[in-house]
Amino acid sequence: MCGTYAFRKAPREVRALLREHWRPIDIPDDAWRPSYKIKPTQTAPVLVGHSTPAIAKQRWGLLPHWMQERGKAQINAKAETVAEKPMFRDAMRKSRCIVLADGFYEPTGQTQPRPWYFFQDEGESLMGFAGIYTFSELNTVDSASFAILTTRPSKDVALVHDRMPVILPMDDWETWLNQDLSPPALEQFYQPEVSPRLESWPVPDDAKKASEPDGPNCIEVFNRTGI
DNA sequence: CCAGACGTTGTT
DNA sequence: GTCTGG
DNA sequence: CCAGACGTTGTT
DNA sequence: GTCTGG
Repeated sequence: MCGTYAFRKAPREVRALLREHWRPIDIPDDAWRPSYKIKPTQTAPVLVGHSTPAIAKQRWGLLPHWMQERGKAQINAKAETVAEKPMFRDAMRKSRCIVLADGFYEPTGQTQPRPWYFFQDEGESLMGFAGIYTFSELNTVDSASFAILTTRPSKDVALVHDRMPVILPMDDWETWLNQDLSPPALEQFYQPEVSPRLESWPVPDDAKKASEPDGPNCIEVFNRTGI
């Protein structure tokens, strides 16, 4: 994935959705600000916790506690190898999270600049990416950082790009967060064939370039103008 | 042993 | 922290 | 594919 | 002759 996703739902709305479709989570109204473009190094809300899930704010770009160079933080981890890689395996075993989103961007083609497409769930429901996280001394305030797992593209995405985030249907969130399960038990989630149907449309050029990520140019993306 | 890597995706 | 390559 | 190894020990 | 690493 191209390193940008969207989470434009407000805490109040998410609280209601979770209560209705998953389980009730305590979320303050000011837990986060909706954003049309969440990019690496930014802080974003994720679901963590086994018996009592909760919202945590974490930095996008995972850094193990033993790695000192912030520049080596990783925003993605390949699902095919995440359980073995030294950088990821501890987090994969014991620190999984669900990255809340409602869509993601993917670049396409070879010609520069590469156009983007936006993908979202057909049902417009809450999207959950499979994530892992670590704590690091380099992160003082929000001490945890996370990475999003990637996998082969589903049919919908394959036309545009060769990788996509691992998307977990809400029914699987509990399983993903269950620390008692080991990585082999989770491989079922990496199959793009079980990914939800996604709809997509081109991102207007000025929305892609918008420096103010929550300004009117980005909002166009969600109104599907500029197609 | 011990130094060096440890990762993925993109080039707005 | 742990593994690999030299 | 093809060059190069083909072996073990070691730290304080 | 056969295996491995690049």
